[in-house]
Amino acid sequence: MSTTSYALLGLLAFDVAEGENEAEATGLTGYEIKQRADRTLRFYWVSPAMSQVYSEMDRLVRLELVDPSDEKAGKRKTRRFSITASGLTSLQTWLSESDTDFPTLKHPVALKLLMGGLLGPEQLQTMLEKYREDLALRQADLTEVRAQLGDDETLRYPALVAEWGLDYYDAEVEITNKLIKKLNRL
Amino acid sequence: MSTTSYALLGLLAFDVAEGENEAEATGLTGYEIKQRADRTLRFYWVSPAMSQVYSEMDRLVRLELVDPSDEKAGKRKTRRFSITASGLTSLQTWLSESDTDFPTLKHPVALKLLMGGLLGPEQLQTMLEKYREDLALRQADLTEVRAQLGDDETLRYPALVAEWGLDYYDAEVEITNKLIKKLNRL
DNA sequence: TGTAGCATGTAAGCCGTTACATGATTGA
DNA sequence: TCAATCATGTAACGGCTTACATGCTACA
Repeated sequence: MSTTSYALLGLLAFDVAEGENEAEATGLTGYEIKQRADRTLRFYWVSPAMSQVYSEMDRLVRLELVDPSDEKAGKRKTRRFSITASGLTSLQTWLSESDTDFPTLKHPVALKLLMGGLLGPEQLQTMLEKYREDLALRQADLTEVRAQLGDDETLRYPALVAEWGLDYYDAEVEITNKLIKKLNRL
Repeated sequence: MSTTSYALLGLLAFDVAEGENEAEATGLTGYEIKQRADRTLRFYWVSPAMSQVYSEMDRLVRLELVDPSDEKAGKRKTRRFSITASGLTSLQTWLSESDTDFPTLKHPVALKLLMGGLLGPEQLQTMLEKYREDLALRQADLTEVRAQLGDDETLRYPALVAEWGLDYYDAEVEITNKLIKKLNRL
Protein backbone atom coordinates (compact mmCIF):
# COMPACT_ATOMS: atom_id res chain seq x y z
CA MET A 1 0.00 0.00 0.00
CA SER A 2 1.39 3.34 -1.02
CA THR A 3 1.08 6.50 1.01
CA THR A 4 -1.46 7.75 -1.50
CA SER A 5 -3.65 4.73 -0.72
CA TYR A 6 -3.67 5.72 2.92
CA ALA A 7 -4.28 9.34 2.02
CA LEU A 8 -7.43 8.39 0.11
CA LEU A 9 -8.47 6.04 2.87
CA GLY A 10 -8.09 9.01 5.19
CA LEU A 11 -10.51 11.05 3.11
CA LEU A 12 -13.06 8.30 3.54
CA ALA A 13 -12.43 8.33 7.29
CA PHE A 14 -13.46 11.99 7.38
CA ASP A 15 -16.64 11.13 5.59
CA VAL A 16 -17.54 8.84 8.47
CA ALA A 17 -16.64 11.46 11.07
CA GLU A 18 -18.82 14.02 9.37
CA GLY A 19 -21.72 11.67 8.92
CA GLU A 20 -21.81 10.45 12.50
CA ASN A 21 -24.77 12.54 13.56
CA GLU A 22 -26.67 12.03 10.32
CA ALA A 23 -28.91 9.15 9.47
CA GLU A 24 -26.33 7.30 7.43
CA ALA A 25 -22.79 7.52 6.19
CA THR A 26 -23.37 6.77 2.56
CA GLY A 27 -19.78 7.10 1.44
CA LEU A 28 -18.20 8.99 -1.40
CA THR A 29 -18.16 8.43 -5.14
CA GLY A 30 -14.84 8.33 -6.97
CA TYR A 31 -15.67 11.70 -8.37
CA GLU A 32 -16.23 13.17 -4.92
CA ILE A 33 -13.01 11.65 -3.61
CA LYS A 34 -11.17 13.38 -6.42
CA GLN A 35 -12.80 16.69 -5.52
CA ARG A 36 -11.83 16.38 -1.87
CA ALA A 37 -8.30 15.44 -2.81
CA ASP A 38 -8.11 18.56 -4.95
CA ARG A 39 -9.19 20.70 -2.04
CA THR A 40 -6.85 19.31 0.57
CA LEU A 41 -4.29 16.72 -0.45
CA ARG A 42 -3.13 18.68 -3.44
CA PHE A 43 -1.37 21.29 -1.34
CA TYR A 44 0.97 18.94 0.47
CA TRP A 45 0.62 15.56 -1.12
CA VAL A 46 -0.75 14.86 -4.60
CA SER A 47 -3.78 15.36 -6.73
CA PRO A 48 -4.34 11.86 -8.06
CA ALA A 49 -5.82 11.45 -11.51
CA MET A 50 -9.40 10.19 -11.69
CA SER A 51 -8.15 6.93 -13.11
CA GLN A 52 -5.91 6.48 -10.11
CA VAL A 53 -8.72 7.19 -7.69
CA TYR A 54 -10.72 4.37 -9.20
CA SER A 55 -7.86 1.92 -9.31
CA GLU A 56 -6.93 2.71 -5.71
CA MET A 57 -10.54 2.12 -4.69
CA ASP A 58 -10.46 -1.23 -6.45
CA ARG A 59 -7.39 -2.13 -4.49
CA LEU A 60 -8.84 -0.99 -1.16
CA VAL A 61 -12.04 -2.91 -1.83
CA ARG A 62 -10.00 -6.01 -2.64
CA LEU A 63 -8.20 -5.61 0.68
CA GLU A 64 -11.56 -5.09 2.40
CA LEU A 65 -10.49 -1.77 3.81
CA VAL A 66 -13.27 -0.11 1.88
CA ASP A 67 -16.85 -1.11 1.19
CA PRO A 68 -18.47 -0.32 -2.14
CA SER A 69 -22.19 0.13 -2.49
CA ASP A 70 -23.94 0.39 -5.79
CA GLU A 71 -26.60 2.99 -6.19
CA LYS A 72 -29.00 3.62 -9.00
CA ALA A 73 -30.58 7.04 -9.22
CA GLY A 74 -32.52 6.91 -12.46
CA LYS A 75 -30.37 5.38 -15.14
CA ARG A 76 -27.18 6.49 -13.56
CA LYS A 77 -25.07 3.99 -11.74
CA THR A 78 -22.69 5.21 -9.10
CA ARG A 79 -20.56 3.42 -6.59
CA ARG A 80 -20.13 4.91 -3.16
CA PHE A 81 -17.12 3.94 -1.13
CA SER A 82 -16.98 3.91 2.64
CA ILE A 83 -14.23 2.87 5.00
CA THR A 84 -14.66 -0.41 6.89
CA ALA A 85 -13.80 -1.05 10.53
CA SER A 86 -10.79 -2.95 9.28
CA GLY A 87 -9.86 0.02 7.10
CA LEU A 88 -10.00 2.37 10.05
CA THR A 89 -7.71 0.26 12.22
CA SER A 90 -5.38 -0.24 9.28
CA LEU A 91 -5.25 3.53 8.83
CA GLN A 92 -4.55 4.09 12.51
CA THR A 93 -1.80 1.51 12.50
CA TRP A 94 -0.20 3.18 9.52
CA LEU A 95 -0.48 6.60 11.15
CA SER A 96 1.19 5.56 14.34
CA GLU A 97 3.57 2.81 13.30
CA SER A 98 4.99 3.65 9.89
CA ASP A 99 7.96 5.94 9.99
CA THR A 100 7.25 9.33 8.57
CA ASP A 101 9.48 10.15 5.62
CA PHE A 102 11.15 13.49 5.25
CA PRO A 103 9.24 15.69 2.80
CA THR A 104 10.13 15.53 -0.86
CA LEU A 105 10.35 18.80 -2.71
CA LYS A 106 10.50 19.21 -6.46
CA HIS A 107 11.21 22.86 -7.02
CA PRO A 108 11.76 23.72 -10.69
CA VAL A 109 12.42 27.37 -9.83
CA ALA A 110 15.34 26.40 -7.60
CA LEU A 111 16.55 23.94 -10.20
CA LYS A 112 16.64 26.57 -12.91
CA LEU A 113 18.20 29.06 -10.55
CA LEU A 114 21.04 26.60 -10.04
CA MET A 115 21.87 27.05 -13.70
CA GLY A 116 21.27 30.78 -13.53
CA GLY A 117 24.60 31.41 -15.19
CA LEU A 118 23.22 30.07 -18.46
CA LEU A 119 20.25 32.39 -18.27
CA GLY A 120 20.12 36.16 -18.53
CA PRO A 121 19.44 38.15 -15.34
CA GLU A 122 16.21 39.50 -16.85
CA GLN A 123 15.00 36.00 -17.59
CA LEU A 124 15.74 34.98 -14.02
CA GLN A 125 13.84 38.01 -12.83
CA THR A 126 10.87 37.14 -15.01
CA MET A 127 10.85 33.58 -13.75
CA LEU A 128 10.88 34.66 -10.12
CA GLU A 129 8.13 37.19 -10.66
CA LYS A 130 6.00 34.61 -12.37
CA TYR A 131 6.62 32.35 -9.39
CA ARG A 132 5.40 35.06 -7.04
CA GLU A 133 2.21 35.34 -9.06
CA ASP A 134 1.69 31.57 -8.98
CA LEU A 135 2.23 31.67 -5.24
CA ALA A 136 -0.41 34.37 -4.89
CA LEU A 137 -2.90 32.19 -6.75
CA ARG A 138 -2.16 29.26 -4.52
CA GLN A 139 -2.49 31.40 -1.45
CA ALA A 140 -5.89 32.58 -2.62
CA ASP A 141 -7.02 28.99 -3.21
CA LEU A 142 -5.84 27.83 0.17
CA THR A 143 -7.30 30.85 1.94
CA GLU A 144 -10.66 29.91 0.55
CA VAL A 145 -10.22 26.30 1.64
CA ARG A 146 -9.34 27.47 5.14
CA ALA A 147 -12.39 29.70 5.25
CA GLN A 148 -14.73 26.92 4.19
CA LEU A 149 -13.35 24.56 6.82
CA GLY A 150 -14.68 26.92 9.48
CA ASP A 151 -14.09 26.31 13.18
CA ASP A 152 -15.99 23.07 13.40
CA GLU A 153 -14.34 20.71 15.83
CA THR A 154 -14.48 17.71 13.51
CA LEU A 155 -12.40 19.63 10.99
CA ARG A 156 -9.89 20.93 13.51
CA TYR A 157 -6.92 19.10 12.05
CA PRO A 158 -7.66 19.84 8.40
CA ALA A 159 -7.98 23.50 9.45
CA LEU A 160 -4.65 23.28 11.24
CA VAL A 161 -3.02 21.85 8.14
CA ALA A 162 -4.53 24.59 6.00
CA GLU A 163 -3.10 27.18 8.37
CA TRP A 164 0.24 25.48 8.25
CA GLY A 165 0.06 25.66 4.45
CA LEU A 166 -0.69 29.35 4.55
CA ASP A 167 2.32 29.92 6.78
CA TYR A 168 4.36 27.85 4.39
CA TYR A 169 3.34 29.98 1.42
CA ASP A 170 3.96 33.17 3.36
CA ALA A 171 7.48 32.01 4.07
CA GLU A 172 7.98 31.06 0.44
CA VAL A 173 6.92 34.54 -0.66
CA GLU A 174 9.36 36.14 1.75
CA ILE A 175 12.21 33.93 0.64
CA THR A 176 11.46 34.68 -2.99
CA ASN A 177 11.47 38.42 -2.29
CA LYS A 178 14.79 38.08 -0.52
CA LEU A 179 16.19 36.20 -3.49
CA ILE A 180 15.02 38.82 -5.94
CA LYS A 181 16.76 41.49 -3.86
CA LYS A 182 19.95 39.48 -3.79
CA LEU A 183 19.88 39.08 -7.55
CA ASN A 184 19.32 42.79 -8.02
CA ARG A 185 22.48 43.50 -6.09
CA LEU A 186 24.53 41.45 -8.54
CA MET B 1 13.12 14.58 -22.05
CA SER B 2 12.16 14.78 -18.41
CA THR B 3 13.19 17.58 -16.08
CA THR B 4 15.57 15.17 -14.42
CA SER B 5 17.35 14.69 -17.75
CA TYR B 6 17.94 18.42 -17.93
CA ALA B 7 19.00 18.50 -14.30
CA LEU B 8 21.72 15.94 -14.98
CA LEU B 9 22.69 17.72 -18.16
CA GLY B 10 23.04 20.82 -16.02
CA LEU B 11 25.50 19.07 -13.73
CA LEU B 12 27.64 18.29 -16.76
CA ALA B 13 27.43 21.93 -17.81
CA PHE B 14 29.03 22.91 -14.50
CA ASP B 15 31.81 20.48 -15.11
CA VAL B 16 32.68 22.41 -18.28
CA ALA B 17 32.45 25.76 -16.50
CA GLU B 18 34.83 24.59 -13.79
CA GLY B 19 37.26 23.02 -16.21
CA GLU B 20 37.55 26.02 -18.51
CA ASN B 21 40.90 27.16 -17.23
CA GLU B 22 42.31 23.68 -16.87
CA ALA B 23 43.98 21.63 -19.54
CA GLU B 24 40.95 19.59 -20.36
CA ALA B 25 37.37 19.05 -19.36
CA THR B 26 37.39 15.31 -19.09
CA GLY B 27 33.81 14.89 -18.01
CA LEU B 28 32.22 13.01 -15.17
CA THR B 29 31.66 9.33 -14.54
CA GLY B 30 28.20 8.08 -13.69
CA TYR B 31 29.37 7.62 -10.16
CA GLU B 32 30.54 11.21 -9.91
CA ILE B 33 27.28 12.48 -11.37
CA LYS B 34 25.44 10.62 -8.66
CA GLN B 35 27.65 12.18 -6.01
CA ARG B 36 27.06 15.68 -7.31
CA ALA B 37 23.34 15.08 -7.50
CA ASP B 38 23.40 13.97 -3.88
CA ARG B 39 25.12 17.18 -2.88
CA THR B 40 22.90 19.62 -4.73
CA LEU B 41 19.87 18.29 -6.56
CA ARG B 42 18.70 16.21 -3.67
CA PHE B 43 17.61 19.24 -1.64
CA TYR B 44 15.14 20.62 -4.16
CA TRP B 45 14.77 18.09 -6.90
CA VAL B 46 15.61 14.39 -6.64
CA SER B 47 18.43 12.06 -5.87
CA PRO B 48 18.29 9.71 -8.83
CA ALA B 49 19.28 6.10 -8.33
CA MET B 50 22.58 5.03 -9.89
CA SER B 51 20.70 2.93 -12.39
CA GLN B 52 18.76 5.98 -13.47
CA VAL B 53 21.90 8.04 -13.86
CA TYR B 54 23.25 5.48 -16.29
CA SER B 55 20.05 5.12 -18.24
CA GLU B 56 19.68 8.90 -18.49
CA MET B 57 23.24 9.13 -19.77
CA ASP B 58 22.44 6.50 -22.39
CA ARG B 59 19.51 8.57 -23.50
CA LEU B 60 21.49 11.81 -23.60
CA VAL B 61 24.27 10.13 -25.57
CA ARG B 62 21.69 8.79 -28.03
CA LEU B 63 20.36 12.32 -28.46
CA GLU B 64 23.95 13.56 -28.89
CA LEU B 65 23.57 16.02 -26.06
CA VAL B 66 26.35 14.24 -24.22
CA ASP B 67 29.62 12.73 -25.35
CA PRO B 68 30.94 9.55 -23.75
CA SER B 69 34.64 8.79 -23.65
CA ASP B 70 36.04 5.49 -22.56
CA GLU B 71 38.99 5.49 -20.28
CA LYS B 72 41.15 2.64 -19.08
CA ALA B 73 43.21 3.18 -15.96
CA GLY B 74 44.74 -0.21 -15.29
CA LYS B 75 42.14 -2.88 -15.72
CA ARG B 76 39.30 -0.59 -14.79
CA LYS B 77 37.05 0.76 -17.50
CA THR B 78 35.18 3.97 -16.87
CA ARG B 79 33.07 6.12 -19.09
CA ARG B 80 33.27 9.87 -18.68
CA PHE B 81 30.40 11.97 -19.89
CA SER B 82 30.70 15.55 -21.07
CA ILE B 83 28.11 17.91 -22.46
CA THR B 84 28.23 18.66 -26.20
CA ALA B 85 27.71 22.06 -27.83
CA SER B 86 24.31 20.82 -28.90
CA GLY B 87 23.62 19.75 -25.32
CA LEU B 88 24.44 23.19 -24.03
CA THR B 89 22.13 24.99 -26.43
CA SER B 90 19.43 22.43 -25.72
CA LEU B 91 19.83 23.12 -22.01
CA GLN B 92 19.65 26.87 -22.53
CA THR B 93 16.55 26.54 -24.65
CA TRP B 94 14.90 24.46 -21.97
CA LEU B 95 15.89 26.95 -19.28
CA SER B 96 14.44 29.92 -21.06
CA GLU B 97 11.56 28.50 -23.05
CA SER B 98 9.91 25.74 -21.06
CA ASP B 99 7.37 26.95 -18.59
CA THR B 100 8.43 26.48 -15.03
CA ASP B 101 6.04 24.29 -13.09
CA PHE B 102 4.87 25.16 -9.64
CA PRO B 103 6.80 23.19 -7.02
CA THR B 104 5.50 19.83 -5.94
CA LEU B 105 5.57 19.04 -2.26
CA LYS B 106 5.06 15.64 -0.72
CA HIS B 107 4.87 16.27 2.98
CA PRO B 108 4.04 13.14 4.99
CA VAL B 109 4.05 15.10 8.24
CA ALA B 110 1.30 17.39 6.99
CA LEU B 111 -0.56 14.41 5.60
CA LYS B 112 -0.55 12.62 8.93
CA LEU B 113 -1.44 15.83 10.73
CA LEU B 114 -4.55 16.03 8.58
CA MET B 115 -5.70 12.83 10.22
CA GLY B 116 -4.51 13.98 13.62
CA GLY B 117 -7.89 13.11 15.10
CA LEU B 118 -7.09 9.42 14.68
CA LEU B 119 -3.80 9.81 16.48
CA GLY B 120 -3.13 10.62 20.11
CA PRO B 121 -1.78 14.10 20.94
CA GLU B 122 1.44 12.56 22.31
CA GLN B 123 1.99 10.68 19.09
CA LEU B 124 1.50 13.87 17.11
CA GLN B 125 3.97 15.58 19.38
CA THR B 126 6.51 12.79 18.91
CA MET B 127 6.12 12.96 15.15
CA LEU B 128 6.66 16.70 15.06
CA GLU B 129 9.70 16.49 17.31
CA LYS B 130 11.19 13.80 15.14
CA TYR B 131 10.56 16.05 12.17
CA ARG B 132 12.45 18.88 13.86
CA GLU B 133 15.38 16.55 14.39
CA ASP B 134 15.33 15.47 10.76
CA LEU B 135 15.24 19.12 9.75
CA ALA B 136 18.29 19.81 11.90
CA LEU B 137 20.18 17.04 10.13
CA ARG B 138 19.25 18.43 6.76
CA GLN B 139 20.27 21.88 7.80
CA ALA B 140 23.64 20.58 8.89
CA ASP B 141 24.13 18.81 5.56
CA LEU B 142 23.18 21.85 3.54
CA THR B 143 25.28 24.17 5.68
CA GLU B 144 28.28 22.07 4.85
CA VAL B 145 27.41 22.11 1.16
CA ARG B 146 27.14 25.90 1.27
CA ALA B 147 30.50 26.18 3.01
CA GLN B 148 32.23 24.01 0.45
CA LEU B 149 30.83 26.01 -2.43
CA GLY B 150 32.80 29.01 -1.20
CA ASP B 151 32.56 32.41 -2.83
CA ASP B 152 33.92 31.39 -6.20
CA GLU B 153 32.21 33.28 -8.97
CA THR B 154 31.61 30.20 -11.14
CA LEU B 155 29.60 28.69 -8.29
CA ARG B 156 27.63 31.82 -7.53
CA TYR B 157 24.25 30.39 -8.48
CA PRO B 158 24.69 27.06 -6.73
CA ALA B 159 25.69 29.03 -3.66
CA LEU B 160 22.59 31.18 -4.02
CA VAL B 161 20.40 28.10 -4.24
CA ALA B 162 22.06 26.63 -1.16
CA GLU B 163 21.34 29.85 0.73
CA TRP B 164 17.78 29.76 -0.48
CA GLY B 165 17.56 26.19 0.84
CA LEU B 166 18.87 27.24 4.23
CA ASP B 167 16.25 29.99 4.42
CA TYR B 168 13.66 27.43 3.42
CA TYR B 169 14.64 25.07 6.24
CA ASP B 170 14.76 27.93 8.73
CA ALA B 171 11.20 28.81 7.81
CA GLU B 172 10.16 25.19 8.08
CA VAL B 173 11.61 24.98 11.59
CA GLU B 174 9.74 28.11 12.64
CA ILE B 175 6.48 26.86 11.21
CA THR B 176 6.91 23.53 12.96
CA ASN B 177 7.55 25.26 16.27
CA LYS B 178 4.45 27.37 15.79
CA LEU B 179 2.45 24.23 15.08
CA ILE B 180 3.72 22.48 18.18
CA LYS B 181 2.67 25.48 20.27
CA LYS B 182 -0.78 25.47 18.72
CA LEU B 183 -1.17 21.79 19.48
CA ASN B 184 -0.10 22.31 23.06
CA ARG B 185 -2.87 24.84 23.52
CA LEU B 186 -5.48 22.25 22.57
C1' DT C 1 42.88 -10.49 3.91
C1' DG C 2 39.02 -8.25 3.79
C1' DT C 3 36.10 -4.25 3.59
C1' DA C 4 34.75 0.22 1.88
C1' DG C 5 34.48 2.76 -1.95
C1' DC C 6 34.63 3.04 -7.14
C1' DA C 7 32.36 1.64 -11.27
C1' DT C 8 28.72 -0.22 -14.40
C1' DG C 9 24.95 -2.19 -15.71
C1' DT C 10 20.09 -5.38 -16.30
C1' DA C 11 15.38 -6.73 -14.91
C1' DA C 12 11.20 -6.38 -12.58
C1' DG C 13 7.85 -3.79 -10.93
C1' DC C 14 5.19 0.17 -8.77
C1' DC C 15 3.24 4.67 -8.99
C1' DG C 16 1.17 7.86 -11.52
C1' DT C 17 -0.11 10.41 -15.83
C1' DT C 18 -2.21 10.97 -20.40
C1' DA C 19 -5.11 9.54 -23.81
C1' DC C 20 -9.04 7.34 -24.98
C1' DA C 21 -13.88 5.78 -24.56
C1' DT C 22 -18.58 6.00 -22.83
C1' DG C 23 -22.68 7.73 -21.12
C1' DA C 24 -26.20 10.43 -17.72
C1' DT C 25 -27.92 14.75 -15.70
C1' DT C 26 -28.57 19.64 -15.00
C1' DG C 27 -29.39 24.03 -16.32
C1' DA C 28 -28.79 28.06 -19.56
C1' DT D 1 -30.30 21.78 -27.60
C1' DC D 2 -25.95 22.28 -26.19
C1' DA D 3 -22.43 22.71 -22.80
C1' DA D 4 -20.79 21.81 -18.28
C1' DT D 5 -20.62 18.69 -14.86
C1' DC D 6 -21.17 14.11 -13.00
C1' DA D 7 -19.60 9.47 -13.36
C1' DT D 8 -16.72 5.39 -14.56
C1' DG D 9 -13.49 2.98 -16.47
C1' DT D 10 -9.28 0.78 -19.84
C1' DA D 11 -4.72 0.97 -22.14
C1' DA D 12 -0.32 2.54 -22.85
C1' DC D 13 3.50 4.43 -21.23
C1' DG D 14 7.09 7.14 -18.60
C1' DG D 15 9.79 7.81 -14.53
C1' DC D 16 11.86 6.01 -10.87
C1' DT D 17 13.17 2.55 -7.29
C1' DT D 18 14.69 -1.95 -5.69
C1' DA D 19 16.95 -5.98 -6.28
C1' DC D 20 20.32 -8.33 -8.49
C1' DA D 21 24.83 -9.10 -10.67
C1' DT D 22 29.70 -8.15 -11.56
C1' DG D 23 34.25 -6.72 -10.87
C1' DC D 24 38.35 -3.31 -9.67
C1' DT D 25 41.12 -0.54 -6.32
C1' DA D 26 42.92 1.38 -2.12
C1' DC D 27 43.89 0.86 2.37
C1' DA D 28 43.75 -0.79 7.11
